[in-house]
Amino acid sequence: MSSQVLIEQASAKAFAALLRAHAAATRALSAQLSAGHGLTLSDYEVLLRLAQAPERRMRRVDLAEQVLLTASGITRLLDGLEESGFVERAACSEDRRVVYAVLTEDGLEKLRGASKSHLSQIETHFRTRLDEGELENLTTLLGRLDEAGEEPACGPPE
Amino acid sequence: MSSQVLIEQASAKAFAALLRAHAAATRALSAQLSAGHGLTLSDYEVLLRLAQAPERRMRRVDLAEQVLLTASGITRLLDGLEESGFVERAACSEDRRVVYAVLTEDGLEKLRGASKSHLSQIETHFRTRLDEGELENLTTLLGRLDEAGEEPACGPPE
DNA sequence: CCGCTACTATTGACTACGCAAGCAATCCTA
DNA sequence: TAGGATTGCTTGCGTAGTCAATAGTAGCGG
Repeated sequence: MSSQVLIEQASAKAFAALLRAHAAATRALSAQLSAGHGLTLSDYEVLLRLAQAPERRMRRVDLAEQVLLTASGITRLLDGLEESGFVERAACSEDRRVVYAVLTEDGLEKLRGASKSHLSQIETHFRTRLDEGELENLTTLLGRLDEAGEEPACGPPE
Repeated sequence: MSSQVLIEQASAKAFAALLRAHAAATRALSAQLSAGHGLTLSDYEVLLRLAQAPERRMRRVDLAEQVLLTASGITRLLDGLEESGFVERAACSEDRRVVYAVLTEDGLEKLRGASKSHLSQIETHFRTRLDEGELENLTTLLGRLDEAGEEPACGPPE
């Protein structure tokens, strides 16, 4: 064969599979989440992280990192959640640059309601396609894929 | 434990891992692709599909399905690629509704150039994190996740 | 043949981001 | 303790993509 663009590297296949699986999962789940509760997947993630954080509050930067958004993304997302009354802003006494995002009681309520159906949707989506062992296996393999993988910190210059 | 929102279902973990792995991979790869060749991941996918299609042409609907976009998404994406001269439109003689997207010689050239570095980036991203067996394993597991999984088409009513 | 439904493609309005620039507060170095 | 660098956050602008509405075409069933 003429070695054209008919690439069939195992890694390219894996990447393609990753794209498709991601699209399938997020479409199904975000459609349900938005139809049923008017929340984005990212909205949900943010509420969840806040709920799990001590005092239900977090710095915006940290939140951004955890939910895979940029700083500006978080600002805008929180704008929406603030408008809906699910989170509030709170100043930090030790560092006046930081503005905490704090989950309100309403926000927690919202999260509880949404998580009920969301979790079961997730369960359905994955469980009907994979069994317990496969699930764990998948999770660890995927976990490897977002390790830094690059430079050994500030390694010695040889 | 008070069974609050501290969900730790295996499926939810898998989903989280999927989101992160996807974000990590697409960020790295699309950054490189766009910096190096001014192409989106979707652009690349489209060029690739066209290159592999018979006569290097496809109906827009089919293209949309393959690259996981909606019909309108494809229209706009192709607008861009047409402007750059990488694809052309061609009418279909049997069905005047359809407009083929045809890969031009320039487009093929572009794809060749881009795929060189893109593929090696993919290789790097995945290979440094997983070995051959894991890669295949991952691919099949992910593959299961985008199977329809729902209604058996229009199956016989029992 | 006529009208009905189904399909392909495009368009307008909108959303969810990202990037780069900016501002204020803090930290660091000397 | 002044100067510059860094950090946290926001804002303006651009882009990729969606959904809903529209129009042209195709292929029915009567």
